[in-house]
Amino acid sequence: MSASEPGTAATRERILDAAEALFAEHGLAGTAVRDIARDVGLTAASLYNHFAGKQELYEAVLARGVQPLIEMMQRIDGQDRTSDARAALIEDIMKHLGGRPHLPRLIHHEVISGGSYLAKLGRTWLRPLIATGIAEMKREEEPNWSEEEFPLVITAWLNLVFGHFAMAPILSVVFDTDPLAPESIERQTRFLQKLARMMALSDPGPG
Amino acid sequence: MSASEPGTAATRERILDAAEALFAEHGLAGTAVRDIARDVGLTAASLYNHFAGKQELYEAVLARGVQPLIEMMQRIDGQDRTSDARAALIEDIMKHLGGRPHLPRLIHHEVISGGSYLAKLGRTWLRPLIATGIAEMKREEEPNWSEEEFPLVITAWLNLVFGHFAMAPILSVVFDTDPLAPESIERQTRFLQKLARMMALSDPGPG
DNA sequence: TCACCAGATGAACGCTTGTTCGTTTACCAC
DNA sequence: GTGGTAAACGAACAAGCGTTCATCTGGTGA
Repeated sequence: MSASEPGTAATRERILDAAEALFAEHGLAGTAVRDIARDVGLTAASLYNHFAGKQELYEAVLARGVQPLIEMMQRIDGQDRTSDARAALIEDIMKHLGGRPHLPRLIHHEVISGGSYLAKLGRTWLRPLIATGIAEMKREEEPNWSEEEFPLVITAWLNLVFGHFAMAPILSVVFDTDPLAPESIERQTRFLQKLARMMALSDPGPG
Repeated sequence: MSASEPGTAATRERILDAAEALFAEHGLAGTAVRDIARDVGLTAASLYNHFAGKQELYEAVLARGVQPLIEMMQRIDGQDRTSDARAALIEDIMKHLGGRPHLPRLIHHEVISGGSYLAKLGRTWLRPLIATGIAEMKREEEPNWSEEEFPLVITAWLNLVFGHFAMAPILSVVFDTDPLAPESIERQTRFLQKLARMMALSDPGPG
């Protein structure tokens, strides 16, 4: 419909959108190609004009979702060091995931299931992401953490950020509020920023 | 085989074991009843002598896995307050999950997918678990956290502990070590205990 | 020895799955 | 108009799914 889009590219994107939502909720095995097609307003057969198969569609969804996170994390590399660069990074990532709440659940599904795409996901996405984080820690002074602990710290942050979104379905059952609502995300962002200050500056105490 | 077991009860337990492993890896939809049966050394039809159906088997697996966690968390309630009670709790939970590494992935699958059992899981398991954690924080002095932040702190701990096991498949790709190996679990345990000291005692700094 | 019964079995069921195929439609260059 | 091409379609396929059922088996108590 849009004159700027070739039409077929727009359809492809709409397929990716619907597939992302369904794959995130039900996983690869739990999602039927027919259901994706119905959400787009197509027939299952039509999807095969845009993707070679279910597996290829799944990997395309993952690749599209993960790409911005890689770029976002790499952007911190050559950046000028301001005192609250980390707070800004946390806010950026939380804002981005807030706009694409399916993404963390999608990645969690793939990670937990150990799918065929997992090795590539580890190499192209998580490894550089963690490497960037560790490099960032090395650049700054870290009074509380030894260098062997850096990977544990970065991994912990990964779990904290992604966990908020991945756990959202059950957390909205336990609490009354929806963790994906803007005010919840903002509250979580401020909480994580406070935690970051603690981990960077505090006195770990005896022991 | 064992004289102490009625035989049928032992078979039931073996079915639960095999189902737990497969459900944790592939989720509910991704696991075939025939595959569970094959791992036990039975035919699919035989499973129906022990469980009414796939859904009932799945819920039985979840209930059996979650029960020890509830009891473990409740044990802290009436306990005498020693200074390092929290460190001991962290160690207990990490040790328990280390012995049952399927459990976190199993729960993650159910949580992410928002399955039919999720509401019950939230009510019977997560809600009391979080309530116990919040009550524990209220009992002690928390110089760094306001009472509205208590739920965020407890949820963060949930993500830190469970995330370590749930993310294990991809972390073993990124790093060389296996996160489920005893030494990795012990390292993570010490890291979390250190983090707990920080969060309980440190100076959050300005801002 | 016999009847009994829980539990294992192979065969079959109805249904859904991913995918393919031949055809039709809609659009664009000439 | 006419030809060509990309994309949507209904129908169909084989394979796999959860589940049922009649039958067989092996052990237990009378």
